[in-house]
Amino acid sequence: MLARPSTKIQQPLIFEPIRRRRAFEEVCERIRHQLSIRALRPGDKLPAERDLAVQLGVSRSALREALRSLEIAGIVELRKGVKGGAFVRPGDPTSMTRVIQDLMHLGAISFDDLTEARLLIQSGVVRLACERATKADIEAIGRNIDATEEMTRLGRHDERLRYAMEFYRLLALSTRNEILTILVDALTDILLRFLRGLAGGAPTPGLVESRRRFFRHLKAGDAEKAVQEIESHLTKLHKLLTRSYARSQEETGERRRPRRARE
Amino acid sequence: MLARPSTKIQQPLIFEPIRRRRAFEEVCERIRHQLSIRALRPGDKLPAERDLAVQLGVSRSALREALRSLEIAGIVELRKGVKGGAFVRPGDPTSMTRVIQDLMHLGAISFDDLTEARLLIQSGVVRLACERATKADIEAIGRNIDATEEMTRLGRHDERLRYAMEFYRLLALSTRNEILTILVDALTDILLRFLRGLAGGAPTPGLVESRRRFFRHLKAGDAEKAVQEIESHLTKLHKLLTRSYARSQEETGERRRPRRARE
DNA sequence: AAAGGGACTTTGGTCTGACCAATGCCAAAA
DNA sequence: TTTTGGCATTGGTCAGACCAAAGTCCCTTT
Repeated sequence: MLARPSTKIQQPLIFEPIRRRRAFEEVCERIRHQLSIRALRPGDKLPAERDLAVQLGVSRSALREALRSLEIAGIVELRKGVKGGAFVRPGDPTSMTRVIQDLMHLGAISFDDLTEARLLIQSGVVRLACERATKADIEAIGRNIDATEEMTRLGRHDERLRYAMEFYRLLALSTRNEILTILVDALTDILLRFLRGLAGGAPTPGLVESRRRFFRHLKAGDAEKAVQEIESHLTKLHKLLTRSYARSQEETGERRRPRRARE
Repeated sequence: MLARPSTKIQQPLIFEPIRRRRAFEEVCERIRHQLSIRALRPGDKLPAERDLAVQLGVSRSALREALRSLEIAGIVELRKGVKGGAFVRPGDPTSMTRVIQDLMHLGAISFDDLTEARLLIQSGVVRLACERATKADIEAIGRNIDATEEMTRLGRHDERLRYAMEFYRLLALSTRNEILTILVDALTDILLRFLRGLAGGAPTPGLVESRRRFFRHLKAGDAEKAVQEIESHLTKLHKLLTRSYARSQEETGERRRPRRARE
């Protein structure tokens, strides 16, 4: 219309770009805020969907998308029926596992990265565990090693694997650090899936012997030797896994990506 | 009392309990499966909601709840308009941050746990960084320290804080390990929020001096001394934060929970 | 011819209203 | 007293409609 080309001139940024937040995002944030100020706590029950939708002034479907998001995030749990509803959960460690697993599927993190991070964290966990493990912790670990040996002897591979993984969890629990436990669990869980996916789950040779050596160091409180034993075992295991993983990826036409330097 | 407790007798489990999976769960799993077998890759576009709903034989709302879940998980990104749709993302590190943050809000992990885990991981990162940092990495870290000093001098606290946090990210990047980078980012991000929430963001005394010492060790490739310097600094910082955090929690009526032993 | 603007199409976002399915409660029936 | 079936509650799903953003295309204006 007008001859002035004013519309093309870059105006100084006086006005913030209005980003219309979606309704469900608003709802999620509202509920998360209630959590952060402790107005909502684990075990609490949110109003019924139909009521809450009215309270918040959104449709039930928008509210449902918000609740679904919170459910996936591990924040609430939805139960059907009378006495049902949306309950705040006490914290869901599996969401950590899911995040890491998704990142792997998307190719954002490599298998090497995963095993390296696991080695790093597990080493730190062992150091802490050597400091903090109680008598009960140590006994539990001892029993776990016995069970691993027994299952190895019996050739019950799946149960053997479960005990071998439980071992790392017991170590993590000894640190009395929840987030380390969750991280170790997540990383271990992902590796467990790979191990299960491999042919027969070839038992790592020398596992029980390594565990016994480790156990002696742990009981003696010798963190450095214990760490060394674990690192040596994990390095061996991860090398084994990397080879199998590379093979399985070749089948799906994926090439291994070398660690690339920053440009 | 019990004349014929026939119905109370535990019947042998002939029939598996039928657990009807919800429609959106089925959809999520279907899409995640496509990802895991690399049939879907980052950048790919899913069919339009209305089409996909028909293809999968579910209603649009059920499909939307699935897409919403995947969006929250950082797997897909939804864009409006023609040329819009659901696009597979290359991997979203922020979901890690969200998970940890949520776990903290739910009280599943304590502030102590977080700082301890951060210390542990950061130490490992420094070790790796000392091995792997390229000249460019080291230069970037040097520039970062200079900038931190400059901002401290100018009293621009918020920017100073940002540089101080970027420091850890640069270290993590030097490891060439994506998941470590993501973890460090997440933990640092959460701490950053706390720092911002604290009064004025009192600058940690001696920060730049510590950084300079660290930088010398890094350049010299002396991992042990570098780790020691970082650990010493982080320990000091975390003690400061813990005190402030305890104060802020008292205001909301939360009591600190001591590390409890296993019963 | 070039530029600008408006109509149209596609696609996600939201709303409404309905019905299904699981769950727990309670009263009626055995 | 115990069992059973109805009923209310609440999440899960469905169908259909309209809104809002984002490109595309074409016509009008310059």
